[in-house]
Amino acid sequence: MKSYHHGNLKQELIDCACKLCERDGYTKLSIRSLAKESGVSQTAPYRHFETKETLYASVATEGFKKLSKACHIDADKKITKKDLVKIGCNYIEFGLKNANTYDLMFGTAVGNFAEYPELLESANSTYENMRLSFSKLASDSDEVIAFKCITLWSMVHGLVGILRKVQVVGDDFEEGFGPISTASVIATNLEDHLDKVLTGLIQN
Amino acid sequence: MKSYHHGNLKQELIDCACKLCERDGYTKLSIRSLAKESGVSQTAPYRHFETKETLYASVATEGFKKLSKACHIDADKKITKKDLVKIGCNYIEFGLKNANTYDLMFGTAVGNFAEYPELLESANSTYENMRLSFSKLASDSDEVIAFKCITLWSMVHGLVGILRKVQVVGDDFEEGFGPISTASVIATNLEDHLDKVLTGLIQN
DNA sequence: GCTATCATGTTTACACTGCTAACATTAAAT
DNA sequence: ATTTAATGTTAGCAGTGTAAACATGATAGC
Repeated sequence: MKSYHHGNLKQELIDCACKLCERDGYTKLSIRSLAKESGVSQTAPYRHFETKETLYASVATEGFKKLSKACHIDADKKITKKDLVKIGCNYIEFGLKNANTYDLMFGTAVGNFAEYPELLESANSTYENMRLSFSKLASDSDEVIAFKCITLWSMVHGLVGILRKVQVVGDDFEEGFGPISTASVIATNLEDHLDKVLTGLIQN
Repeated sequence: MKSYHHGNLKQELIDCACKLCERDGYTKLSIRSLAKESGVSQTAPYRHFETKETLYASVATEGFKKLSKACHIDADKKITKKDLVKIGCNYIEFGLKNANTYDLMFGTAVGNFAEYPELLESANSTYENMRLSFSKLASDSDEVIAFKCITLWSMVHGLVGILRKVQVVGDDFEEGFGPISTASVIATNLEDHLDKVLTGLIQN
């Protein structure tokens, strides 16, 4: 028999939302379907999420936690350029393998991160991780470190976006534009590529 | 007196959609409100756009045409690294000044470009423009040119995305994450920055 | 000029959405 | 034990994308 109170609804909704969001994209996610999935009335989720955007923010928060983990480097050992390349590769892999969640994290679905403290915290933490790695690579000023950090982030963020839009040639798949083999860019050149860009950036 | 047939509905809908999309973001755009705006019945737009995605595709097509124009370099004169930096800066300026349209062009609102020939054509044309510029910079193989092209595109695309999310410090505005002054990155360093990255990329 | 055709418009309707207000139940605090 | 606050339900509003059936009028062939 089912009790009137669910007991763990908020977490279940978040988990379910993460799953559905990644499977179908956040636009296909509805509060009502989510409620139905959890065997609860249409409006029950509103006891835990003020608006749909609040739910989005929760999913995005989970996303940043996962991204942060994927890009984490053991803090003790010395950081090398190779480590940063690895971070970049891991970032891109995350973005491509969790494309729908990534959209939610970096799109406009959640307007202002500052309105969602947990989201802001998890996003900042991801940034702080990368910043720390750069700070352990060379003794630069805070501005230079931030600059390098934004540059690497932009590079990998851009690659995630473009690689998803670029047309695949010599494959069943055809979508987007630009007659280049995504496979060849990713598999063959990605690491070299990041290395090259980073070399130009940190010049040593 | 108003005639039964509008006469120029399709173009008017597209123009109106472009305007509203850029003003409020494509998620706020509804076919019904668009129809009302043009003084026509709710379902009239369906005579010109099979689905809402088809309308999105039209708006995105216009966007790519504008982006292509913004990144165009006179084909006759010799291309230098400086020209490519300029292209990159213009690209970023477009992305930041037309942020909502840019979302539509590079987000997931339009799933498969191949389903919309005009969109595919305009996107490919934008790519082809940039490719041509690179081909006039050095005599590289097609693969190398494509590789460089994707790299620059990724870089500027990434910057558009990240600069929009990064938190502005020392300003009224606060949104996103990362304690860095967007203003300083953009205004002070953007050109230098692109130059540095391009130097690492084309190594000459 | 007359008529058939077809592009383009309207009306109506359905299923779905986010969200609010009023009410019900039960866990937790006094 | 009683009050209170958290968490659930029901009913309903306004808005959405889209399909089906029908209306109008521009145009092409006779």
